[in-house]
Amino acid sequence: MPQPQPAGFNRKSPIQGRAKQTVATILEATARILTEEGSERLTTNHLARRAGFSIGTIYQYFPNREAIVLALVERQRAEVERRVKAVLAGGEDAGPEARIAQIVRTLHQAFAVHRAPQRRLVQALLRLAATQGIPTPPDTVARAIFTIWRDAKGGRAPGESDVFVLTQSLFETLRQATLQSSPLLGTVDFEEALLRMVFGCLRGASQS
Amino acid sequence: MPQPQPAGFNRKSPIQGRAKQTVATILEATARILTEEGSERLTTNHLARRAGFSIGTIYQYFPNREAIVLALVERQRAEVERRVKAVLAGGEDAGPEARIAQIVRTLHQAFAVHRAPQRRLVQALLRLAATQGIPTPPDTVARAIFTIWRDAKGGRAPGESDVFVLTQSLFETLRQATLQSSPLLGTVDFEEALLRMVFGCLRGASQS
Amino acid sequence: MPQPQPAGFNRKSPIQGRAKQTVATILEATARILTEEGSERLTTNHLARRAGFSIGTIYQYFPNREAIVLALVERQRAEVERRVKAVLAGGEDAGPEARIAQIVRTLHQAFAVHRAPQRRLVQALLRLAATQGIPTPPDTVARAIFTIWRDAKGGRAPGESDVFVLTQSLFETLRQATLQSSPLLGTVDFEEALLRMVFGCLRGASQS
Amino acid sequence: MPQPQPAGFNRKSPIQGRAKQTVATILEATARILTEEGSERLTTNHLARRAGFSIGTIYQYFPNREAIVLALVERQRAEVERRVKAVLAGGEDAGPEARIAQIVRTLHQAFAVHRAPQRRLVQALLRLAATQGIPTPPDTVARAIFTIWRDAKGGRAPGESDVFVLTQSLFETLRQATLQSSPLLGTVDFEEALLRMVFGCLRGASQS
DNA sequence: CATGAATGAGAATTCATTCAT
DNA sequence: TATGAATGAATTCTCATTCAT
Repeated sequence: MPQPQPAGFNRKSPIQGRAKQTVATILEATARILTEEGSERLTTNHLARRAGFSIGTIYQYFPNREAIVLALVERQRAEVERRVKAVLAGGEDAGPEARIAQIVRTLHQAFAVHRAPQRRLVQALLRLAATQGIPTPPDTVARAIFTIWRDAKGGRAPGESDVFVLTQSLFETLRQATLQSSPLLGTVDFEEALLRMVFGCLRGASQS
Repeated sequence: MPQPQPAGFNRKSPIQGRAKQTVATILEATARILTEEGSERLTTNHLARRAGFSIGTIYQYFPNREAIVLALVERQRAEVERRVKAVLAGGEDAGPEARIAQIVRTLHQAFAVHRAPQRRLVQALLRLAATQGIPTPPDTVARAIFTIWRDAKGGRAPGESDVFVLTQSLFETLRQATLQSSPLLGTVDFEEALLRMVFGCLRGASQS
Repeated sequence: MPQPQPAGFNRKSPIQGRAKQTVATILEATARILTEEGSERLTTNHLARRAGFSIGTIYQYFPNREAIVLALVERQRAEVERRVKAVLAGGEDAGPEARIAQIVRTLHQAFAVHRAPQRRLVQALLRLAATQGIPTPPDTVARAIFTIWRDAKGGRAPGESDVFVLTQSLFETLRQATLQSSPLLGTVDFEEALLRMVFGCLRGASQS
Repeated sequence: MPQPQPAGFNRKSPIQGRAKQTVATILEATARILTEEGSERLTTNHLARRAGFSIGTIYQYFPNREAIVLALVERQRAEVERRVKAVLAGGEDAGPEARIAQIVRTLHQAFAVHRAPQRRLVQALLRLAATQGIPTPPDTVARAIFTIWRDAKGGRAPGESDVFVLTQSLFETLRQATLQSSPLLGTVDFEEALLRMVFGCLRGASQS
């Protein structure tokens, strides 16, 4: 972010860089409020103050309040997606059960955040997501799981309903455990129960 | 307050009767707004107008806005509970699979409301429930299912995690299908997928 | 308050008796609320509930809310007046200083209520009196004091201003001490300081 | 924020200036309402309208309605304090009686406002002060009077009670005279009676 | 680009009082 | 007389958003 520059040279890039930095600062402040003060204190004015900008600046980067929350949710979602993809990519040589177990473990860990602040953030986002028009979890994970299973075990292709049920059962159970701050979250027991449910869906779907 | 009474005497105390009628009218108006106009129009003033009472009357019967929604949710919840109980009570002679299938079907039907207005109401209530401090679905249904299964098949007792996963997978999948107005809702396919998930949980839990 | 009476005889009296009882109950409930819950909870509806009557009944006996408070203030004022009169009547043979000291002591004791509930009531009434159009303390006490002094010591008659200053200095100092829950209230020190002030007014007035 | 500045530079930061101006306008409007319409018309909406701002602006500068009144009371109180301090500072060479008389005269004049509007404002503020948690008059004035007296006449130090009684007798008598719109207020007679009361307190306190 | 003063529709809630029964 | 359901004007305060500087 150099101030004095060769005149007329590449003026855009540093500015874009600053913009990116500003957006990041705003999102960070949003996360901090959600974490430390609760979603009802997430007003645009308060956010501006905590971010160290004026409200006007906030509106320079986001069209409205909702967009800010959406951006934060998206950031979180992308992080989970990234992790799952990493698992899908790696470990091609492991057995199907092991790979599926790994996927479930990854998701579990993404939700089972233990440090209180981070956890409160995830909770707040999940709660806001319910109110606003926030995209549902993608069925890519469920589809990937079905694919791994079929590639190894064969059986018929899963129907729409199978994918839907698996996606929702997996994500929503984790979501609810998080929202309720369930003590089960993070335990081996819980993960195993989840896994049994997943395998139940798989076996059922391919047999019937 | 005995139910069967000498004819011609079957009249509630007029005062209590009026009050009960008023409460019913208020709840009906609430449902109508949620159904026809959306939850963001559910303001106390607007509700009063649509109910045909003054705002003061609303507050004579409910301590605050939230309580009204809560009452409506409770009404709905009680209805589902009633239906599930009926299933649990009857059909003692059918096989375990049949009985469990019946329970799942009942739940499915409770969520798969087809008449648009009623459906919008259920959606609105589910969405409001997420915001407000509304009780999570009871695990009684999941426990009942496990009991039916074990009574017939034996196996180890389900753990906390098993119950939690089954409860959430079942209710949340239905909840999400409803919220998303999924076209799967109400189809045989969907019900079967649900059922496979349930049996997967049961088999997994009793074996491992 | 006899219930069964010779038929057709003096029907008014028992009814008046009941009315008096009702009014008393209402005032008592008012005092209780002021004492136990604070003046901001003194709403007509709440008062009715605590008095065990319906609001309608309250309005049968008082034209409006203000009148209830006024009646209570009046009751309290009458009590103080009664006590001062008793002092003025008795002790004719004591010296003027002693008699005046007795009057001041009586007033002091009337305000220096030590039992918390009673004290809160006096405070609440004083505060309400400030808001509503409630009569100021009568100057009869000040006049009586001046008379006692002149009868013994001679000097010129007190002017309007002298009476006003003495009345206000005396009552308002006590009022403020009560409102502020001053620890001085009730002490010998405080009473002596008050007395010095009173004698200062008297000496000054008769000399100049 | 230096007071004397190079001419032509004596301008507050435009931003602070606007804010200060707005606050002043709001307080002025508050005073105008209290003066012309009475305290029961001092609602936030009405105030906003009369101030020529939107209601939101009012709340940008004051956290709630009470704070507005408080600010006005404070302004008034500061003015009286300023005047009394000026008297205390000046006239060091005059005799103690003369200086005390000057203090009493200053207070008297502060309360004896003759122009009707200003007077109604003082009344309204005094009345509101009784309702809200507004600070009682400071005992600095009474202490100063005692000090002047003792420096000249000697005698024992005044006790807590002496200070309290003098403070309250002085301020509350003036307050009541103002609230009751007493015709005595502003007369020589009244001031003399006040002065006699004050000297009575002084003499009594130092002797006994 | 940044600022932040100003906006104002609209939300929830209160409570003295009335009046049909 | 007594009741208490119903009234509804009025109040305080919030907060997303705009726009002149």
